[in-house]
Amino acid sequence: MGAPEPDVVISEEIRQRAETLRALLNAYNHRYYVLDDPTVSDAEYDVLFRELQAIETSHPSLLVPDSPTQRVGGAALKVFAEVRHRMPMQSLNNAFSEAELGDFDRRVRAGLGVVHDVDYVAEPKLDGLAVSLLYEQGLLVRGATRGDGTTGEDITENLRTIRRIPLRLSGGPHPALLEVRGEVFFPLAAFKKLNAEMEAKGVKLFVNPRNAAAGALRQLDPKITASRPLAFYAYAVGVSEGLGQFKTHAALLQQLKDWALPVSDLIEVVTGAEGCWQFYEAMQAKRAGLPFDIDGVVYKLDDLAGRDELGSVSRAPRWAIAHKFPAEEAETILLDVEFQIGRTGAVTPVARLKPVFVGGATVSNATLHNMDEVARKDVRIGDAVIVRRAGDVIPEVARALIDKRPADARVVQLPEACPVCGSPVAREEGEAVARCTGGLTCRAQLHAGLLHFVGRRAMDIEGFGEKLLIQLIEQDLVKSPVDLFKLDTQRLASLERLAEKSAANVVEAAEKAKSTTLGRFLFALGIRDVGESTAEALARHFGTLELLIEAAQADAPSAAAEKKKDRFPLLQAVPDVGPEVAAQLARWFTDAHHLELLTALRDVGIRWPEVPQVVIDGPLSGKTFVITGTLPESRDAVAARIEAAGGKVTGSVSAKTDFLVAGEAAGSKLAKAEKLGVAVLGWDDLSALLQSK
DNA sequence: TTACCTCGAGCTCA
DNA sequence: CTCGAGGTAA
Repeated sequence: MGAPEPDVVISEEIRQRAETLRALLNAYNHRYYVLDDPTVSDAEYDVLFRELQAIETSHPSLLVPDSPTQRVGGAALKVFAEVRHRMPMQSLNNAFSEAELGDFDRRVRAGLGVVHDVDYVAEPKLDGLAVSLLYEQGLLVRGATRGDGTTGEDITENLRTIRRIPLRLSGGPHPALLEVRGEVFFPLAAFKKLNAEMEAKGVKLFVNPRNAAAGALRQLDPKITASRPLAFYAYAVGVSEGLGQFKTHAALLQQLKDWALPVSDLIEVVTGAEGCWQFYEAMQAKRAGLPFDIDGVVYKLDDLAGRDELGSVSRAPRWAIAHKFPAEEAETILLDVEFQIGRTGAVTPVARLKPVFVGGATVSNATLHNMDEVARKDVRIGDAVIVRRAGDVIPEVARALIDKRPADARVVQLPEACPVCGSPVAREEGEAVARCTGGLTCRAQLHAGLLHFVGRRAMDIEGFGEKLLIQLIEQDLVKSPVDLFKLDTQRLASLERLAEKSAANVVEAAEKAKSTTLGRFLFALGIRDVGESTAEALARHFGTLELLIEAAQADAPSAAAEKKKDRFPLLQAVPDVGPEVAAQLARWFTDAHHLELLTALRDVGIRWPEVPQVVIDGPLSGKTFVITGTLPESRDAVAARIEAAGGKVTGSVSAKTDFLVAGEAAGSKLAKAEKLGVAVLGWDDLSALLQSK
């Protein structure tokens, strides 16, 4: 034991004062940032703030994490930690028209089996970033980005700097655990002010509030985030423990409000599709006058029991929908159409546009997908065209303004020869895509193929970026993926922007990547229709490359004769492999060039654990599992965990099933399991079982 | 598809 | 300081 704690010398008076100051400042904060109705002047606030700061500095033991002084940002981080969402943060399906809104409402009522109108909570859809806030016993303990819905980033320190986010919930009592979900956004006035300051300083401006908010949250140094006046609105609850029962979403939101969480006061309960539509129109009218950007509205079934009944479909709930405002449009000129050659040789027409600012970004490129699309829209080079960009992502050439068509507008023609390698371009009967027949001799295909090969989900070789690969191909240093492993430091160092250090790094990365897994390797090959999960399934099923090749070749000869469905029996035995994928595999593995490539890659030292570890005495050995419903991880990931522990995963529940793993919104499988008396496991039960030895 | 942040490394100029 | 690469978000 060391010296006596300094605490003992702090008088009760000081302790009291600190507590009073915290309570006062928190209350003022709430008035100011949440209710937008300040009760004291900035100067008065400042005086109290400094007093508290002074007390905390001289008596560090009085410093608590929810003190208002703790919003200024602590030490900078090195990286953001990963965070697993206990309950996935789903995305929403979109509706773009009154008809789609009607369809949604009909589906909801059909699902609930009611004919009368149901109530929805209608809310503006803020154009910001979705985040998750975790409160334990009312104290903010963690904040995270949505990420891919399953895994996000821990941005607690950055979120703590947002004044509207309470560090401690007010009122009480509080649930043991409460995950609040909402949107972080940049209020327009603050955004304009920030950009004015940036302009004065002569630094780059942010193009829109959303990006400014995203940028602020991505800062490793929370002090920078603290200097950006971000805002937040809560709109949902994720996981919770001890929250109590709520009948409606509206009641839940009211509770959040009572705990001092900011909830938009534009949110309304509306009735039926008609009520939704009115809300939509009203919001559209208000949109321009709002102090923040919105890109639509969201309707959620108000009745929480009804939500459970409806459940989810492929990572989006059936009980909610986002009704997007029409995509913003702008007129520009189609300068040219270039043809891009993809990894599989697909020839894709790409519109080169006169840059135009639309939907919060400058658009200069847009895919035209394929020639059918070009023909359907009848766009010609030189045309004035309408470009559309919905808040979400991909810009689109909507149509040509035929009235304005210049006399010299050129019809877009599919090139007969590949613009890069000159090989013939072929378009198969009934197919929308045309393909360059050059294979790996085509530099464009090689480039795209290599980029895929070195990708993080494939061979994961760091350092081979787009530009470096172009150089390597141009200089004939790399003609196939094999060559990536044969590069030497000296030769590399002679390239542009690549001196000794980088060259050595790249060589080392290639060396390290030689040790991989069969699944990654198969994915890296870029066989058509074989994505990450199919590659993994093939690896699991066959265990070795040799067995896969054997199966593919054995399946191939009979391909022409029988009915499609009966072809490729060995390949189709793999889960998720149907006739189409099997045909691609059979074709790929009978091509002599491909077999040579495989040999060469193995010769250069690429290896993986040959036989997948068949777990004989794992905790789940001999047990059969079926998975249903929405779990915190993808079905494949859960299956892999079970198999890694020796268990077997099958598709449907029978008397032979030992356990049913049931997630959110489990349906008929759950009913069947209950009928057959099969044990049902929740996610936590399964986790516990996996941990056990 | 675009915009943003971060990092390491290379280049440039004092 | 600038570039390329890698990552994230919508």
